[in-house]
Order: sequence, then C-alpha cells, then structure tokens
Amino acid sequence: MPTIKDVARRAGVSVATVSYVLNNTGTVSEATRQRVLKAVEELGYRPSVIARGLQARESRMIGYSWQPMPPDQFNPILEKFIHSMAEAAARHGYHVLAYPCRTPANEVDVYREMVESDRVDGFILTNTNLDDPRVRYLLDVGFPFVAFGRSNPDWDFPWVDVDGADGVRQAVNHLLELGHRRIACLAWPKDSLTGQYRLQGYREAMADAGLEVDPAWVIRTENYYRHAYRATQRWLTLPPDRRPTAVIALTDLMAIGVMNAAADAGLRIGPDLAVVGFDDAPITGYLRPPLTSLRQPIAEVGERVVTMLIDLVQGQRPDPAQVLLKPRLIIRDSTRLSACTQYVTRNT
Amino acid sequence: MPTIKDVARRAGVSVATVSYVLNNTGTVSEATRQRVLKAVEELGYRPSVIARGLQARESRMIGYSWQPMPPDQFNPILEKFIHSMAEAAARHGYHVLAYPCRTPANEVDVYREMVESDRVDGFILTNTNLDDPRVRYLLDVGFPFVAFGRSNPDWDFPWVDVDGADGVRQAVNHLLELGHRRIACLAWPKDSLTGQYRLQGYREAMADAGLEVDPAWVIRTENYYRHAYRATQRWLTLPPDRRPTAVIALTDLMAIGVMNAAADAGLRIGPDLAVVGFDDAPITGYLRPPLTSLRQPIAEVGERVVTMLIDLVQGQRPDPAQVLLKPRLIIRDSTRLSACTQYVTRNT
DNA sequence: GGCCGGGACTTAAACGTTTAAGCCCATTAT
DNA sequence: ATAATGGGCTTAAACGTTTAAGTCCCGGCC
Repeated sequence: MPTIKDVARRAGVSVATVSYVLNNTGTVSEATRQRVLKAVEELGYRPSVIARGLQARESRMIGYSWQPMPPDQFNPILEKFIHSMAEAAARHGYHVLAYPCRTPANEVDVYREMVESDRVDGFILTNTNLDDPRVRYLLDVGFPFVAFGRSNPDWDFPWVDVDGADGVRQAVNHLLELGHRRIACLAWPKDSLTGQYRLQGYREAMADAGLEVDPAWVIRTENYYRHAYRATQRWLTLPPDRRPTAVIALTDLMAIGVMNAAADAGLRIGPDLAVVGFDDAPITGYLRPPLTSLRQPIAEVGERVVTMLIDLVQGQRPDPAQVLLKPRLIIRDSTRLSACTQYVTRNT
Repeated sequence: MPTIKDVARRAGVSVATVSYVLNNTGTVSEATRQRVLKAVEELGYRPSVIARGLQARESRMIGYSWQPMPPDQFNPILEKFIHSMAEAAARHGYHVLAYPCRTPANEVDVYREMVESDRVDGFILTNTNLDDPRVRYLLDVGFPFVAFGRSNPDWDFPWVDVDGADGVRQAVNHLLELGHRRIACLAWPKDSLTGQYRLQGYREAMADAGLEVDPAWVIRTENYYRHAYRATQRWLTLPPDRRPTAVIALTDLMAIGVMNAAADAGLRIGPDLAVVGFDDAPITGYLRPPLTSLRQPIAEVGERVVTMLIDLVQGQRPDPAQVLLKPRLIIRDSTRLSACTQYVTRNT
C-alpha cells in the first residue's frame, strides 16, 4: 500500500503539500496540484483512515449494539435499521461497528470499554428503557450518543422515537370506524416504557370515544407467542357482552398468537375478531388472513439517529434534539368485517 | 483520556516500560511492574486501539456487508449470523464493521475502498455465487477473507458452507418414509449456486430411491411469495397421477406461498400436500400448520468464519480451510399425515 | 532600492503506541 | 583484576497522517 510519502516522492513535493492538496487546504499552485493528483492516481494511493484517526483523535466509527432475540422470537426491524444507519453513516464517511450485548449485567462495561479505547466516536442505542443505565453512563461521561427510544423524561439527551401512542390511537380509531366497541389490548409488562406509551394511546383513544375500558381487556405479558395465545383464550371465556371483538397486540408475534388462538376456538379473524399487530414484519402480508399492523418508519429513524449523532460528534447540538415520528397503519384482512375467504381450524 | 505518557509519568518510568508491562513483553522487575499497574488502575488508562493499529498496521476490524432484502422478503438468519460473528470476534479482540452493499454494480468498489483505506483486516462474505466478483477481487489482491458459501470450485479460498444437498436429501428421505412418491421441488433460477446444490440433493435422493423425477415437478423461481403461489397452482392442475403429494421449497417464504396456495385450493397441508421449507425462520413454528423446515447451524457458521478469518489475518492458513456443515430437519405438522387439526380456507 | 505582503512551498512536531537498540550496573566466569 | 553476561531500564525511531510555523522568492509600494 502506497503512503503519502510515496506520493510526495513521485510528485516531487513534500508530504505536507500532498496533504494540502488532498484536503483542499493550504495554498497550492494549480501545476503542483495536478502533479500530486496524477501521482495519487498512478499509485492508487488512498489515505489510511487509521493514521488520520490518530491525528484527529477520532475513529469515524459509530457503535451500535443490540440484544439478540430469543430463538423463538424475531426482530423484524433489525436488518432495515442497521442498513439505513450504515447508509447514512457512509454518506458522511462514517462506519457502523456492530457488537453484541451479551448479558444485560455487564452491558455498561461493554460501552465503557469502547469509549475508553477510542474505538468509536459515538453510539446509537436502541431499546432504551426508563432510567436506562447506558443512557445514564453516557450522559455522565459526556460521550456522544443518540437513542432510538425515550428514557427518563428528566434527562436531556437526543433521541428519535416512533410515537407508539399515536400508532395505537390510529388502530383504535380504525376499529371504532368498523363498529367495534369492545377493544382489547395485549400489552407489555409495566416496566417497559415503550409498552407504557402504546398502552396510553389505547386508553386515550378509548376515552376520546367515550368508551369505558373493561379491566379484563388489558392483559400484560412478555413478548411471547404462547402468552398471547393464552391471553386470548382468557378473553374468549368472558361472557358475550364483555368479550372483545377486536384486539390490538403490541407485536406481530403476539398478534399471531391471538389469531391462532381465536382460529382454534372457531372464530373467523376479521368478522368475529379483528386483530391488529405492531411492526409490520415482512411476514404479516402472507399470514392467513393477512395481518393489519403498524409500520414504523425504520429507515427514517436509522437515517436520523445517525445524522444527529454525526452532528453531535462534530460539536454541534442536533436540531431538533428530540424527534417523534408517526407510524402508519397498514390495513389488511385481519380487520375486515367481510373478507371473502376465511381461514379457520377444521378438525379432521 | 489518559495516555501511556501519563501512566509513565505517574509510575516514574519511561513509556517503553509501561508498554512492556501491558504487553507482557520485555524484562521488567516485579516492583516496577506493580507500580505501573497501579498507575494504570488509578488513571483508568486504556490503550488507544487506533494508535496500536497504526503501529501494527492493522485495524482489528472485520468487514461484513450484505445486500438488503426487498421489503416483502425477509432474512431469517442475518441477526443470528451477525451476532455470532461479533461474539466470536470480540473473544479475539476484533470487531465487526457492518456496511451496506448498495447496488451490486459497484459492489467490488466498496470492498476496494475498505481494503485500500486500511479500514478492515479482512472480510466475511455471504451469498457468494459462482465466479463471484468479490471473491475474485480479494483473491487477486491477496486480501484475507472467508466466505459463507462456495463459489468457483477451481478457486482455492477458505469457506464455510451449509450442505444444502444433504439437507434436501434429508427432507426427501423424510417424505419417502411417510410414503410420498411424487415429490416436487420449488427451486431457484439456474444461476444460483446454492440453488444448484440443493436441487442436486433432491435429484440424488430421488434417484437413490429409484424414483424418476417428472420434469413438471421441478419449478425454478426467484425467491418471492407470489411465484411460489403460482407454481403451486400449476402443480395442482396436473392430472392426479402426476400431481405432487409433497413439495420441498428452498425457502420458508416460498413454502408459505405453497401452503397458502394449496389451502386456497381446498387441500389440507400435511395429509393432502406435505410441505418442507428451508431456513427454519422463527415464524415457522407459528404458522398453521407449523412448517417442517431445514435449520442451518448459523451460529456455528458465524463462529467458524470469524475464527478462520482471524487465523488468516494472523498469517496462518486456517485448517481445515473448507468446512461443510449439515443442516437439521425440524419436523412439524406440515409433513404429518394425520394432524389432529387442520387449517383450511373457508368461503364465507 | 529597500521594505512589506503574500503566494507557494518545506520543515518538523504531534497524535499514542510498539520495539529495536543502547546504556548502566551487578553478577559471574576466566 | 578484567572481561563477558544479562537483567532492567531508557532512548529514539517508526507507523501515516495533519498542520502550525518557517522559508523563500517575487511583485508592488513608498
């Protein structure tokens, strides 16, 4: 690999001049400028990002870590998210360093190590929660980061989030328009901030419609298929006048659990029980029936967190520092009252 | 951030001594050694990986790029793959640099840029194909890489692959044991090397069983749901004595297309038409019926490609340089002759 | 004609490490 | 007693850049 010295020698100038030409700084005559560029071209020279990094005390790397899903769950947004981040980063000469986050126990240690060894210039966090220790640590040491997701409202830090409350409100309103009144919500445990926001959207939309929420309609579970399945079975044992006619699940995976439980109980998804998911995983369109779901603008989130972070790294506070994007309700047959075909359980 | 100079000053020694202590090289007395370690501890010093990289002419970074899926397809293995690579890399002090591969057109350019700017010490390739230009380029410039997937058999380079032929053979044998004789294969276009291997496994297993393959049983399509759906419709129009009773699809996505088309035609999946997928996506277990599928040992592939690459980067040819791992057939209801419940289309 | 300004370049320090080479001194061998 | 050995440390070069400071020379101004 040729270095800047080789270029300088071949062009008959000093390395400084070469550097000035390459960075468009300093004052260089057009003649030498051309000679230098010619030498660069002939040698196929490219500056070493490591040497540059040492000099500038920056790595032009963005760290991103996530927690792996359990084998029976799926992460429908990871691929698109990483991809949009990497694209946006590349446009500014940055790259994404992806690293796993083993156990949550030593989570902060992993961040600390990256910070102290100068591996990255900043971080993207996802899956933040209330009083997130990673956010706290990075705020304390003053290291640049942007979060996909909110945390403690009293902490001032840059984030981008998808307005889950708005999304669920859209879903409720859609179901209301279809005539549903007994709408259930399959929510997450109380310690999930994202779950809180989404559930809040549900309660607000119901209240706005003047509907009282039967406590039995809200069930909180971890994000597992089998929990959703069982929760649905519980709903179906309610007396007919309290039994939900529609369910909003906070995950496509849970929505699938709802659909399967209902189908197994002989209900037609759509006419007998409307189901809405969240995330619009690629699979949703191929389910029977296709699942109505809330699509998050993941590509835009990835793009924005990265450009905000690069602002931050380069010393300017991103503006705006907090961004709330709206999800979009993708309507499919799982919330149609009269689908022309239905897919139900049949005993053989 | 404290540097090695700060440590040296505080310990009252030269920077060289500090370096010797930290790297366990040179000869240092136990007394100074302790003093240095104490200073390191007190200052919270950690060596800069950038400076180390400049000195050692290495970045301790592994580049990995992949092509984003179209929005209506999904990549069931990406998350697990990146995760296992990053884990294995971290164990050796390496990190994974993830970057998107925009259009295949300038694909090699992206690799070239990373190579020439010293960004990474080596690459992991996936989705390699016959005469893959990336493989060719990296071989030509002599840059370290390991591929997940094979390419031109005449090219000698390190790879790890999953034995698709063996997987499909397992699937065929499983179907044969169930009594199936007319087994179809929903394959990929001819230019896909992975598709070739898998299809070859199908032909071999059928030949071993003494069964002739009706040309109509093999349909090649791109990896899209709708193509699988249409292919299945074509099979179902065959006369009863030529109509397949089982289908092996090279992707879970295509298997879903097969299942839905068959269900829409009034067939019971399992008894009337057995279906096998490939990849064992997390969703497969929740489909109705749950889909029999071939699970690739992705975590092991990720782990092996990385350790092989690190061997290579450190100057030793990995041994073995080519690894072929076997997939495992996960048997579910989509290949059971007498499932107790069945999920079919019903007109309302 | 001398001085000043500034354009065009070079010199050299700096970034934070590693490591070959050198130095000093105590110990051992001759 | 002197030379050789080697342990324990320091010095300094090197990695490939950037950039502040310095040098040189030419043209314009008084």
